[in-house]
Amino acid sequence: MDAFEALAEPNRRRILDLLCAGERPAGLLGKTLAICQPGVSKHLRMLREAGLVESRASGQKRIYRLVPGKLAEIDAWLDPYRQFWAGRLDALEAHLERE
Amino acid sequence: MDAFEALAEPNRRRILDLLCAGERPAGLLGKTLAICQPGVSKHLRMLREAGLVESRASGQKRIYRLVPGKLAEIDAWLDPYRQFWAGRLDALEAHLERE
DNA sequence: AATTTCCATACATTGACAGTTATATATCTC
DNA sequence: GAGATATATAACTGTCAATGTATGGAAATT
Repeated sequence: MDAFEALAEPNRRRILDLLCAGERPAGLLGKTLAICQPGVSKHLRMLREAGLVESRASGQKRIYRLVPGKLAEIDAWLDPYRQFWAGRLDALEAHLERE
Repeated sequence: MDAFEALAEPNRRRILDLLCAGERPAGLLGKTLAICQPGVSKHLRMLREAGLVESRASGQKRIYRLVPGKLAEIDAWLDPYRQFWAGRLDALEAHLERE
């Protein structure tokens, strides 16, 4: 499971959104998702295997947190496209100026 | 098919990479992919339905090009995460300075 | 008009994934 | 230690994506 695949699922993006505010135990992450507990656990496993999150034990809980690096890879992949749409904007400006 | 799902498939990302250099006919896009022609056509359809590309007819060819806006949505989704890892870097710097 | 080229669609197969219930494992509380 | 809590895994099911072969249709070529 690579990072792009992991992001394809809405519940997993929701989990990442929650973790963006800080580390959270698995149970709390599942609270806002309309799926059962094993479902959450499996999504968390996939996010772990994709390198997007990591966990540590704290008593009977597992605390999850974001791993910054992986999303930076996605960010880097977008780089040439940013140049593409910057170019399009330049072209649009040039077009408007000609009128 | 939303944009995140569309990006989950490597062949589709490859197609987008090619289109980043400029518009291309469908046949040319398929040349470098190790899948059959109908497979390429279906990926292109998904990219169209996701709003990531659009096409126009030119004789018997269909010319595909990127739609800048959709990838900008992904870019916007990443925004809070950029702040997250910027925060982590600040924390790291502070930590190093204390030593 | 027959043929070729380019692309899309129809249909079938396979495999992966999301979701479920049931169960296992570890920790905490009493 | 018994029971409760938190999480993970196992086994199963339904759905859907990815791919292939075969076919259809439009435009170019001859």
